[in-house]
Amino acid sequence: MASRGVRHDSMRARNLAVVLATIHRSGPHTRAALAERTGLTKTTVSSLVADLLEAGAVTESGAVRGGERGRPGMAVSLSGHRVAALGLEVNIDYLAACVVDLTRTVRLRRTVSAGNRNSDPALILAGLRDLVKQTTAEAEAEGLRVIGGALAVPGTVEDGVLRSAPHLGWRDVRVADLVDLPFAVDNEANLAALGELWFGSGETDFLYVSGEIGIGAGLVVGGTVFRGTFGLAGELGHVVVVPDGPGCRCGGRGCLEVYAGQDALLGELASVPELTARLESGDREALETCERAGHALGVALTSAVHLLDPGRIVLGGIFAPLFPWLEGPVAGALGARLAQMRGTPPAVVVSRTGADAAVLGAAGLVIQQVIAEPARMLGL
Amino acid sequence: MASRGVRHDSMRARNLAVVLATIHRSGPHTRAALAERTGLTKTTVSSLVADLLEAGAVTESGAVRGGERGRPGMAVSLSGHRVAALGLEVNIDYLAACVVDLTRTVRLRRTVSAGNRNSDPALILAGLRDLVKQTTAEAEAEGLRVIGGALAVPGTVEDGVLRSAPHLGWRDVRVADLVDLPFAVDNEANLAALGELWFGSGETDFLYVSGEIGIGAGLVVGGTVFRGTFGLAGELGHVVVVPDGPGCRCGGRGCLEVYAGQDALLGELASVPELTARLESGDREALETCERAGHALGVALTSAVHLLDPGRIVLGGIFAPLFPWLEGPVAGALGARLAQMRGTPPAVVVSRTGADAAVLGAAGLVIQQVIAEPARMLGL
DNA sequence: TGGTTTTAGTCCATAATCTGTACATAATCC
DNA sequence: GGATTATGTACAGATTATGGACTAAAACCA
Repeated sequence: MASRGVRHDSMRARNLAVVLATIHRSGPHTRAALAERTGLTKTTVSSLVADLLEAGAVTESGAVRGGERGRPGMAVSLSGHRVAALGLEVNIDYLAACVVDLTRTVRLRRTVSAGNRNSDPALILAGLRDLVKQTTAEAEAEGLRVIGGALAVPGTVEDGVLRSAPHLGWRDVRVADLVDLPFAVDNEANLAALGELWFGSGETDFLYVSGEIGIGAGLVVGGTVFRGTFGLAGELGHVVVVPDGPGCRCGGRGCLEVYAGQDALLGELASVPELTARLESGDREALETCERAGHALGVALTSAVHLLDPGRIVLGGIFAPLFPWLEGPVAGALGARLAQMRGTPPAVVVSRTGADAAVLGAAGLVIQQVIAEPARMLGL
Repeated sequence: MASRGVRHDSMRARNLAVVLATIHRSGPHTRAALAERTGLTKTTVSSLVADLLEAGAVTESGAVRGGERGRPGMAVSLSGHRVAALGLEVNIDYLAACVVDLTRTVRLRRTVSAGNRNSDPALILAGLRDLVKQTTAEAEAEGLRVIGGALAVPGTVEDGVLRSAPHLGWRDVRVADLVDLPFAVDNEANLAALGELWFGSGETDFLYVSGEIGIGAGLVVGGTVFRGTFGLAGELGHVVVVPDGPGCRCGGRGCLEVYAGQDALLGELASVPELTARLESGDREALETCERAGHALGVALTSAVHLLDPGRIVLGGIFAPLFPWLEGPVAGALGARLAQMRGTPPAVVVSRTGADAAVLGAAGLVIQQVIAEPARMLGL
């Protein structure tokens, strides 16, 4: 809400963000080019860049000639050597951490296997805190300053409190003050969507569908995650596919999860690789299960497209390895139901980020904050 | 996108908006109270208020004593006497216009019956232009300056172009330059949602469900309408209720509209009042139809709640008079399917704005712009 | 009644930040 | 080597907010 008045320092904060965002979006620029792009004067840009240089957000990366004549400019680009963000993830069977610098280069990556199903939150969080200490120490040894972190959890989050993570068996766990860094917590699907935004195909408008034990989705519109009123938006797994279908653990009937959740897909199989192996060998039952799941996913996504209006649909998590078998039924269902109202329905594509999407997205969230508010995040 | 740098005038523009929004949200304030609320100094507030007074956005509305002692302050409140907004609506069987002042008082209201089904856009737009001329002339005779307008249409809109309005039989009609005023066009459901926001219960988070021949929905989160990537979000009418149900005019099967659209509800009856009369007299068939429609609506809304996470659900349009018969089945379906995941599902309430929601919301959109950007809209 | 206290609103010198012009710098062109 | 062109900095000027002093108008108190 428009509530507090702004002073001179807000103007400068905004302009720092504008300059940094321009470099971030469109690559290295000379000060002169930045002045042109932003509409600010060369004088102002010089002064802003000086601040960003000092804060370690950008570096001068060599001379460039714009036209054929004239003095060459000095390119200013994002610095990968000073500022970094910490991404974290708690999931059913592992803890993960990563450190990413401002250039979106993954500098460090750690995973610890752990049986977190129905575990004691305090214990797991202690393990996570150790992982953080270890990871930040390593990052600092490389000269990086970790200026913030974010944590992805497989459950619903409100104001830094994990409300409910059914598969972990956690309820109302306060995780925001895990470490003494600026710190955020968010749903695994939302952060995986950010992962796709920052480390994926470069699109800024899509619905990321995260197939795990549950099915979540994160909507990105114009590079921003849509969270709904209470941060609970995107629960694709419980969209109704068949109103009087089989009961779901959520208390409803015929939810998507019943048809396309990991348990439904695997049946008696132990793992996704086992399923893909069967699919590759042409196993009839496996193919039919996938066909059925794909069709249900297509029906649920039809509702999602009508309600959310996504730019495209990105299938991630366990749907990524199964994409070759899901693509047909999903696109088929969407095409049949959307063609007349939308011309071409949204494209259905596979995620490039793989299983890392959520941790990477957590780090991406922090980087996004730095780009959006460099003055606050870097203490300028 | 953060793209253009900001100068001193942006700072002032922002502070004008902050002051105006504070008065708008929380009623009349003295300059001193505004300074306290906004964090600006009394000096700055005085200067900003002087500009807003001159532009006709606010008036001094009498002395007020804050505490018990001290000089009484002069209350500054929104002015209803100078600036006004024009709301317009094209619908199947009428054209409507209204003029609303900054205090949200409806100053003028005109409706013209017309058979617009499968009509010639140029003809209808000419009629609308006449209505605009007449209405603005009347408003100006009352001393009001109409500073902008917006038009609600029963169809999809992209960048000021009406892409498709199936019930009017219109496709790709350019309406943004209907008159020489700052002018916006938007979907009927989105603007009806704004109508509920500005002239309804005062809630800032809800999903407005607009029952008409088609069924649309407008999601408001934190006082802002969510439009999706292409402005097509909220198409509740084609959310899938039964995947292999009866065919819908959209090409899909088992869409909500098939079960709860106006045609499905009325059957062979001629009008909604006729239906309510039958319902009141306990007509078995009518009651069953309503029960069925309510249940389908509840199923579709379950999916909508999971995906959009609305604060509450407001039933409007033809669902408003039918609310007594719909409430039970809708709330029942939502309760059964959402209780376990959400504790209490969103409340289902009836709209107070009635059939006027969309025109009023169109005017509300303009007022929203004035509050958000007084400098631009009022030429400060 | 008149002085004191308290709160509202204005005046004016000061500070922060951006703009615009002038200028130093560094390259190519001829 | 001088002309031309483009980059980046320096400095005066413009805009807008701040902060303390000041005026205004009320209640409180003796």
